[in-house]
Amino acid sequence: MRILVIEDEIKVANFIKKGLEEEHYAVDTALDGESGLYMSEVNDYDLIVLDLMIPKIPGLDVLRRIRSNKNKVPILVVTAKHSAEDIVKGLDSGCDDYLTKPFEFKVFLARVRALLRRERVDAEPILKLADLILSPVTHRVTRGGKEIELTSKEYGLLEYFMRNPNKVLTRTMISEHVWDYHFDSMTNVVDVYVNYLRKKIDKGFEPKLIHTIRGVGYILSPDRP
Amino acid sequence: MRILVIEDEIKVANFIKKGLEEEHYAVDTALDGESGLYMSEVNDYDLIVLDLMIPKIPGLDVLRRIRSNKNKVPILVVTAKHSAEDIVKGLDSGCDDYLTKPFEFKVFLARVRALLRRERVDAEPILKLADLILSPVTHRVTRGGKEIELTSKEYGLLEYFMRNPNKVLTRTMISEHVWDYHFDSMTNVVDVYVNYLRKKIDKGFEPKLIHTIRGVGYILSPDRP
DNA sequence: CTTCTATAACGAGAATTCTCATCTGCAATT
DNA sequence: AATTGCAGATGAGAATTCTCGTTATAGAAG
Repeated sequence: MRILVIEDEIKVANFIKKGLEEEHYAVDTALDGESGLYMSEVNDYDLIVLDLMIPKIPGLDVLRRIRSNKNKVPILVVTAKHSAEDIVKGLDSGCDDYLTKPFEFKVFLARVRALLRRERVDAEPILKLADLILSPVTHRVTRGGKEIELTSKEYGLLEYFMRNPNKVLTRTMISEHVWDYHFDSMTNVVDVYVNYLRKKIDKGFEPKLIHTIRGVGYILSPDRP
Repeated sequence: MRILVIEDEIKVANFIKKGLEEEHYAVDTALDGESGLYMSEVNDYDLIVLDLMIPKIPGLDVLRRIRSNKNKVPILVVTAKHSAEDIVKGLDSGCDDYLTKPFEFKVFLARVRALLRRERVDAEPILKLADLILSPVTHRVTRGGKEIELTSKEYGLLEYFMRNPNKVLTRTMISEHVWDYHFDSMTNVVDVYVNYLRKKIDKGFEPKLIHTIRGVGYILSPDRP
């Protein structure tokens, strides 16, 4: 597995390189955006680790230009910036995961492994419906610009809805996707979670997005009577 | 998708056939073990639904004989028998899932879909280590013949251990397999669950099976100082 | 052998997930 | 329009999962 690390702080770059090499990855480093971009073009990497704060070409531009080359290599963004704005821009520009510095090396390694293993998600990294926005990478959700906190099951349910908008989803379909297959449909957990979700994403907002189709299931749609 | 239903009660057989056909499966029915076995040999099914209480050749024998033909078709056993013994025998004989009658049709359908989708598990359906036995299909665990109740995370952790016996597993390996990849290893959940598991499968039993490898992780092994 | 330090075990309580019983309201029928 | 039966909504509480702070212990160093 070949990995490119684009990072200007030499200490950090070497630390990452050394750590990855101990795990038997072949690692190249680039100390600025220009050389990083160049290396990404001439070599075929399995993963690129990209710092956003780098000289010559800013990280986000490197990201965009790698993607505009139709290069689908997984990119793990590493950034000291905590602001949601930068992260969202990163996601919009096509990074696959991100980590804010400082990070524990084992957390970093876990993400690297995950990205190398993960089947490429060619879909756009942001899902939108009306003013509801969901980012599958960060599991972050906003409606009308307001951040909405969801638990992990609630998130899973919403993501499934967002991936199938304007389509009626039966309880069976939902339970098979959001829960696992041994799921026992005797209970009404799905209803309960739809209820939880409604309280968080529809209550206090217009239009309502989750609608009940009596006798069939539920639908996520902005234009419904 | 072609499905064979081996079931002697004509009413039940027709009910299942009709229901599956509504879902666009092609369904054949056999009313006894002999014809069922014969049909399984001459045709190539994607799934077999097998009642255990059938005339001519008992269900369990049909199951064993299908398997002894090296036929790996998924088999969903349907049985009125509630006794653990029959179910365990069924699993030992190579069925992939089972349902006890009476069942809700939608539950049945969910299982059918799951089996048709599932990648074939060629491994033996029972995992053993010393007197600890785990059945991945039913998620049932016993030690020294005594049934042990595990929650789903505890079960997941134990299954991972049982699939990798006598091998040191790091916390990272565990968290990536038992939890999902966005898992944040800042916390000690893994330790906590190992602790829960020890209380259930080691406390009051000898030898101890879960051992700590200081600085590395944990190992499941019957012979350790 | 004793002390020290890093690592693991554990307890307690918070948050999430799930179950179940009851309530509400739609829509079919009279 | 009123009745009724049933699907869905909801509240309450149980079970599970997770977090975090404290205590215990192994192994290294003195």
